[in-house]
Amino acid sequence: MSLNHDLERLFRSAAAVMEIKGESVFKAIAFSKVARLIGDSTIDIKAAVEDGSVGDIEGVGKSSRTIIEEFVRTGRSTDIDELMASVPAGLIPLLDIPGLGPKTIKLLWKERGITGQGELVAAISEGKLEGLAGMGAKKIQTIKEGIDLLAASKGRIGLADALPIATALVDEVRKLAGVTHAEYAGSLRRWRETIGDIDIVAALKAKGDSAAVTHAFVSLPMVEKILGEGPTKASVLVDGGLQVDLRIVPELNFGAALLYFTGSKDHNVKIRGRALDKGLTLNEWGLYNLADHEKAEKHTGQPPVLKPVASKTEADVYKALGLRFVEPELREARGEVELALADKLPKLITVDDLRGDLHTHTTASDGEHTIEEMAEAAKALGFTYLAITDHSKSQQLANGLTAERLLKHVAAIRKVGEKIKGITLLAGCEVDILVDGRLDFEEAVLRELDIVVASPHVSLKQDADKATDRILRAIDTPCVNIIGHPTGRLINARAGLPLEINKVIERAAAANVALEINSGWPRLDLNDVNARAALARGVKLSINTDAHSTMSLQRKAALGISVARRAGTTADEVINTFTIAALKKFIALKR
DNA sequence: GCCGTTTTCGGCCCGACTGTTTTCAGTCG
Repeated sequence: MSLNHDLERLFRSAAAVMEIKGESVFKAIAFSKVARLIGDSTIDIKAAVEDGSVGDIEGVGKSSRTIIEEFVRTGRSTDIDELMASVPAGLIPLLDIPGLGPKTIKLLWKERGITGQGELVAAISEGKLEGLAGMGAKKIQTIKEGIDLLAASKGRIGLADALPIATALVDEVRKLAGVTHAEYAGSLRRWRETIGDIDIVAALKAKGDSAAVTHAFVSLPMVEKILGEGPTKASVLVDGGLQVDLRIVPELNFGAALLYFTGSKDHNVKIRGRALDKGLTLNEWGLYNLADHEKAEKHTGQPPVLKPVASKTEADVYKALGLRFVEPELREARGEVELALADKLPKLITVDDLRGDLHTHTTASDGEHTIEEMAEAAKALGFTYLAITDHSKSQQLANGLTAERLLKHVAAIRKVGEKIKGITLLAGCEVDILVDGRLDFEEAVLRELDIVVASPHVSLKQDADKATDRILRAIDTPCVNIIGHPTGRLINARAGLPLEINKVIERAAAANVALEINSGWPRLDLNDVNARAALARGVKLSINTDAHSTMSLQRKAALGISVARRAGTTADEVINTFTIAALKKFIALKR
């Protein structure tokens, strides 16, 4: 999979250079698109090159095909090397500075010989930017602040960290005078695993004072810096560098605005293309007749003076476009618009579809609560079964169980299971997958268990061949039902095993082993792209909390569900939505 | 650079805000 990531980086850098060179923006967009579709998929690029099908990928034309083929063969691309050599490499990172774009970077380079951030900082302090066309004192100050902002910014922050902040802010916005409703939009509403900023859309009642709302918003106590404030739009920083954008629209236009700001950009482009096909135009105000919209009176910050075809709710807009409603999690231009058109969108799984959790811990290893406490908590959630899966002996730091302790623990789980009515307890274990793919226990021990989760915890920096063989061997081991957090990655912290995921998926399909979506933050492992590939091959998923306390069990697997929804998962593809009888049948396939 | 059930050429989504400007370019989402 690292070939895909290498190609993604290659095309992304090439797109950045094109922007700075000032070539047609559409060229840069085309390369960005290739970068995204390769990085966002498990397409086997090597195989596609070998069988000549790489040019069949939508968005890959003649140039991209040549680049990919040469890169796969030789590990480099003469076309891209040439392109990269035409612009100093130090200019590319400057694109990350807020307020500084490709045009200005080119100007700085051509007119002042600036080729990197160090030179830029020096040029500013020496006053060398003065006198440049379009470069006034404020613009220079903006660039200076942008550099500081980038240094202080949090980059992309985690979903789990952003959610409470966004929820609190939306609550505040809803309280402001004239606001009828507000929602967070953007990548957060699509439940991406990391987000760059928080977007909030608010609806204003008729005759409400929009400018007063933006002003009240930028005056909220949690706002640390105001980046911009207009009558309908404001941007601020909160929580030590997290950007929040607020957009205010009339109630009638709320749906169109929410759709627009939820994105993704690529999804929006697709549905706008759909609008144009139908003689309509779609913008953040609504869906309008194209010809009428061109003639209509328009004022900045206000909807065009024209009756929209649809605008009040997202559902209205999709319907008017002849599309089924697309859930936010699917709006990534990964084929959902085509499915919406053909009425073939999957009915996405929800948290309420889960009948149990198959990966939890107790005080027997490193959990905080006893078997009874976990079982009661699960029962209170309405679960009909719960698997207790404490760590195996290799996990010494986590107080992993020896075979002897495990067998006693199994007896204790069965005893509690008999005592507590209304929930079935499964006596299991999260067994370590050792470096070479052997498990921490012999088959005879595994046979004593009701369910086996096998997970990698150590040696997560193996090369792709070793790592893949390791997981394949675990999949083939008798009694193994679920591979827990298959890559071992931690978002923003650890890459995890560089698995050849397609091989893992093929083997899991053949062996009736489920792959886990571990719902614990920051794991979310498998990720959406890998889960999607697994479903395409008929592999079942298991979405678990990996709870180490009753509290983490109570959150259910909400984040894991969001990953599954982004992958297009339906309830019947997840084994812990099964009835206990169906689940036991699935488990028995491996015995 | 990519694409085509009106196209192999001519388009490619659209609007708000800022700053530097007297009507627009750059940036952002």
